[in-house]
Amino acid sequence: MRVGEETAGVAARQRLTAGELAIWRSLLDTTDELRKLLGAQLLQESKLSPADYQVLLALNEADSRRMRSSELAESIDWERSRLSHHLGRMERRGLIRRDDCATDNRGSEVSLTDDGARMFRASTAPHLRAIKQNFGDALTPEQFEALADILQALRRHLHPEPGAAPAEERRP
Amino acid sequence: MRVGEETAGVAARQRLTAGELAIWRSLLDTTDELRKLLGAQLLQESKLSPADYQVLLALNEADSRRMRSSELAESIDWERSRLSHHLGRMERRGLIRRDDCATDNRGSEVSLTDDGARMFRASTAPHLRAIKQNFGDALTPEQFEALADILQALRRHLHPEPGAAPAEERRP
DNA sequence: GACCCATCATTGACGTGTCAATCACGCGAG
DNA sequence: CTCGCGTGATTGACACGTCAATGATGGGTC
Repeated sequence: MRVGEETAGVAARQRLTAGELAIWRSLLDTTDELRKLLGAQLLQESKLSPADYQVLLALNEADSRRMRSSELAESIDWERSRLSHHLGRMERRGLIRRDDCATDNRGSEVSLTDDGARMFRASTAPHLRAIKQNFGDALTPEQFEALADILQALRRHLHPEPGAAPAEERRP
Repeated sequence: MRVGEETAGVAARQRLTAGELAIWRSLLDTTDELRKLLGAQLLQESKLSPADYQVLLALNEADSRRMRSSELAESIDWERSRLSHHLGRMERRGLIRRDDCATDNRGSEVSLTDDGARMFRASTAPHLRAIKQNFGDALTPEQFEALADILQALRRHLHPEPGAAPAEERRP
């Protein structure tokens, strides 16, 4: 099953293996399919898009159920303009409300409406059930452990910690 | 580290574990970040979006470098209308061309322009290098093996094979 | 040949995301 | 006080994806 076996010694490990590429593509495809499936189920059961859900989740967990817009954007790692557009759409649907901020006249405070809170509450149980059915039930405990390990390695590779020793990634 | 330990015996394994949920979210976040990073690098180096790349890749691998539109859509698993819109944009940029099909007057045949072929060729090496740097270099061979195994399990769970025994998923 | 219907491909409407520009306000320096 | 600049948030233009509707052709049936 080996592909692209190297001949050069030092030149080894320079190129992406065919197997690695296949795993990469499979990772993209599979996670995308899961994302779409769960998003579609959420939408069907709750009339909420995954983006709506993320916003409502953050708001619901906020103290007093209200947040500054920028705070909210940071908490879910969205660009401000994206959040602004999306809040506009959610406001039209009556899920959230935006009021002027009392302590900073530039700011706006986002809060859940009763409808939004109700819809969010109604959506969580089915959504968690769907995640369990389509993801949780697919893997063994050992596979979960391995996956957590892999994801940690990927994240560490993307965001190398300043304190940690970069191991074999020094520049000579 | 156990969370939500069950008390009911049979009711166990009904709900999603907090750990499983965390891994799920991490999977979404991490793959999304990788997707965006590699997409941005591709765009910067080659002026091609990931979608452009997918189309050009399929066309480039086709016999005679031309394909029927519907064939192309199936080969990359896109909806037809999505492909139609995207081909329109790619045609405007001079990457591909659409001609009437000789054997079926309904159809259209998509082919690479010289520019499109050139841009695709120029993009592959940097793109593969980026995948290697951001993904390939992050994991050990054991982790790749484990990941391939996990992805296969997920895919099998999503598309159960008719022939295979569903194991513990029978309905009594 | 006329008819019916499936298929090929496109289109329009709309929701969504990104980028760059804009506007309003806060706030410190002079 | 006012000038200047950084920040909070919004907006507009555009790329992208989905869904439903459309137009055009193929191909079988009577």
